Amino acid sequence: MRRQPEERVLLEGLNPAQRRAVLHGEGPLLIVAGAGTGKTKVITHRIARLIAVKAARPAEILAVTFTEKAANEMEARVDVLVPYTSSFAEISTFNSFGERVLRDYALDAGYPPDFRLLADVDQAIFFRENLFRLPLDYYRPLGQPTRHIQEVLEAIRRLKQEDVRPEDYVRYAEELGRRASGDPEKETARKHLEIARVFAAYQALLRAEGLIDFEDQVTLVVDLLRRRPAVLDEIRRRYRYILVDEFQDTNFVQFELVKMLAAEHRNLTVVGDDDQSIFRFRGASLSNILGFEEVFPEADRIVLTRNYRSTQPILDASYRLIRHNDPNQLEFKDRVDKRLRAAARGRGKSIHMLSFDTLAHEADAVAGRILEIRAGGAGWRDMAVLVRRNADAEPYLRSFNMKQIPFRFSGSRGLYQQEEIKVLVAFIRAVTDFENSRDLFYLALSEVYRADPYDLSRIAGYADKKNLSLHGVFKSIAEGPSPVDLPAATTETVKRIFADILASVELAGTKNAGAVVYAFLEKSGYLKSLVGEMTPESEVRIKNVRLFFDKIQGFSGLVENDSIRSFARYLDLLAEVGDNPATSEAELDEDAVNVLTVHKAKGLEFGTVFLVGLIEDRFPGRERRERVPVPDGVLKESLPGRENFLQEERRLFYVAMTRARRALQMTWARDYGTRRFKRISPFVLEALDIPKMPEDVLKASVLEEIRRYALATGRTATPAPVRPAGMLRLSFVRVEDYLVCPLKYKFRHDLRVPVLPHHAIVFGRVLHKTIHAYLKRRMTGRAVDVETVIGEYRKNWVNEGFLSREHEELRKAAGEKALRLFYEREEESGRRPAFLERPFRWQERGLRFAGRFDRIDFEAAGAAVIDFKTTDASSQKEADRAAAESLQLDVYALSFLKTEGMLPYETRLYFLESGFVGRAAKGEKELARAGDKIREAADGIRSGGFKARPDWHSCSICEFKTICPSSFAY
DNA sequence: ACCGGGTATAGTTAC
DNA sequence: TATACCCGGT
Repeated sequence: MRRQPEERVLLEGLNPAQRRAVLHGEGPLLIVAGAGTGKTKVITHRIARLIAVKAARPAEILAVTFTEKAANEMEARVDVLVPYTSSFAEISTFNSFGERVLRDYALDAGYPPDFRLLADVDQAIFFRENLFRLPLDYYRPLGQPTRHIQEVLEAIRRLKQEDVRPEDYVRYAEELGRRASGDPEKETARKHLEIARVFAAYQALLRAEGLIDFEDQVTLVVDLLRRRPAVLDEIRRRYRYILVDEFQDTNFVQFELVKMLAAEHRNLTVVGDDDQSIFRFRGASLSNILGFEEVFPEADRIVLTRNYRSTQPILDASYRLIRHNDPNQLEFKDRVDKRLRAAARGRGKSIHMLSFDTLAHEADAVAGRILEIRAGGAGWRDMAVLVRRNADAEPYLRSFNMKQIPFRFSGSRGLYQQEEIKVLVAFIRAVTDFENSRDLFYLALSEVYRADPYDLSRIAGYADKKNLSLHGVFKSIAEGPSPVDLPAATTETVKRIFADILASVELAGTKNAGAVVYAFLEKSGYLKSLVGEMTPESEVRIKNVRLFFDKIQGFSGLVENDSIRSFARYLDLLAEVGDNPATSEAELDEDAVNVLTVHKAKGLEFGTVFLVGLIEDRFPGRERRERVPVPDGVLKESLPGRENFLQEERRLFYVAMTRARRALQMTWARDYGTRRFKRISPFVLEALDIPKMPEDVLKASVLEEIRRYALATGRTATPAPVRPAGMLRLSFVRVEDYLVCPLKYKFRHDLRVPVLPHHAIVFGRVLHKTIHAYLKRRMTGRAVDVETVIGEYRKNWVNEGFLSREHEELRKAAGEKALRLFYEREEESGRRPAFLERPFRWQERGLRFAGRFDRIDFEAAGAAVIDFKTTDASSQKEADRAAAESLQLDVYALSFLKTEGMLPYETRLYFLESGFVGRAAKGEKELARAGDKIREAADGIRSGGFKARPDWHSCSICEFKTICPSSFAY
């Protein structure tokens, strides 16, 4: 018979433990497979053998993996082993398996059979679109309604992964509310109840629209099987053998599913390594593998320890490291010996630890070592640089560039920051919204049209003065005669831009978004110029454009109206929910050094691995607590506590080390350009068993330092400002903008790049206006009743920039409430303002400073300078702190002194919505601070230093982020 | 041991 | 802005 030889063939080349795993018959089996021990080989051979000995027909085998990639690889390898068959084992990911079941039994699950999947970013957009239909309150502040979307979704995701239903959570939160004593507890209970109800409402909305999200692909199946015993029975009988790969990465609800499927025949094989569990942030539940033998007490256990990848010293060091995770390891808990044994003997020293003085030196040294290893005959692709975070890679990439080392960096975001994409986005906005002058401005300045910056800012200035849109002025110029005196070349450029926009608008009448964007690429000549360059860089840029078109295509498939106007709105939503897909990667088969995060490196191996940036604060990284905490009380397992964060980081380090075959180079430096010196990662000390940080570091020679300076390539400086000589005019806003970022100052005050109205600013203006009108009348002694104030407020209302009708109504009502509160207090106080909107102005050494005090009161103790705020403060303490730290109040106090000849005895911030009044006295210290800041801004502006000062936070809230070449954010 | 002020830094990612 | 750390004070 053919059966026997086949089985023998399948066992060839397997070590005894592997062989036992493959030969295991019925019943549960836990295979603990350390790094590089031939895990995939065991699974595939086991599947093939089950088929070969006719223990099961192929279709009766279900193998589950995590990634599409892993599933494909496994399938291919099984196909090699079982070449002749007409039925196939089901090898798929948890999600695609769930999706399949759900499609087959959609009606039983209460969904239409053609339900649609909301993939990642579309889920957030769905939530955003329904923001005002969901019972949100605390998590939807009216000043920034979208602020908490991601965290709320994150909480919902986690709840689903932990098999918590909305009803359970609502019940829990209500109980919590009943038991709460004291305000903090009540507050907590209220927040939980809000999340619970939002969760329920979100789920109901999804169902009503026939939509599911990623988590639903599993949770809905679990629900279905619980509610329909007949369906459960049918599926149970369909799969007689179940195998789960990367078991340590499964989440709670996935294991629930597996348990249900295997409950009767118990032919369940799980393969994993608790020491390589590094995906807790996406729900992985380590207790699944640690507790497997409690759920399946009769399970056999096989431990694979023969390692076919690394040298023994590398394995020993990794082992030394990971033992620090006791007692949360199988090894400790169940006395499993997982010490890995190298199958091959390595030669030479395989672990190096290198300490440097500076980060730049470290990066250069890594590049240098790579060149040496290359010279020794190694291929580029056999080397890898592993980083903890994508952002850490930059210095190394720069060194590679300088030394001309080919590399492949697979970052995972940043498409929208690419120049070529920003141009397209600006074009789409300029075509779909003629009021959007900011993007038209950017488009004109971009490499597509290269309009003269000086002329352009004059045009923008003219538009600003005449209260016209930039588009309107472009139109006048194009149709002639130009209202602004311009050189012929600039006039031509403006004409060209205007003609391109007109053509696109016309095309948009009949064609969809993709067609319009493509026509622009062609007509403007931009595509041609990109293609014409024929450099590796331009190739990547073209690929990025291609990725953007994929985005357009995905959008077209999602909606009925795929016009460019509709796409422009979709783009806004994408930006709002923080979508930022990966940029294009170089070809996979390219011979280049790999630069990647440790997470991405899981499952891969390289001859030489550089583990870089090994400093405290980075590896281990910092723990970030959950923004919306899921309470232990609703969970069916207890989530690991604080110390587990460090353990997961240690496992990550373990994964990183065990990627290396022959050589592992661990590097760090003391000086990362921050104020304080860095310390070496404690993991390095644990792995190498060194008691304390090495004192000696390799120092770069002075000559090298100088050379590096010379070679340093910063961002291209913006062109020198065109500034008429004479008096420099400043205001508080100008000073503040300059100090936040000089380039922002330049955009707003120098180039006068126009911006769109923002609802928070619109709202603030209306409230200010109403209050001033009311106070003005009070000041003159006339009585005003509250309804008159409110009537005025409604009359003043401006509908601009709001997210939706509901948002506008809610904000309007909140403003009304604030006004009533303010009115009441004001009438009660009996005080009358001495001045309202009082302008001030002072000069000093070529500087003219001007502004306006919202309100000044004269009280017994002296003058109080008051500013009204429509942002909110949550407590008296916070309000006082804001007043004390307010640079604006410092500047006002200084200005008051200069113009009135005395110090105000107090400065105040009136937070209108909550009614808190922050108070602060300003003295020498504050005045000096104000003076310094004004001087700093003035000096900077005079010297023409408009170099961007990008930082994470200010970029994310900057109106120019979408057009700024230096922005960190999108 | 706990506090408050000053300071440094800003997450990993697949289905 | 939000957070957590360090450090010095009590």
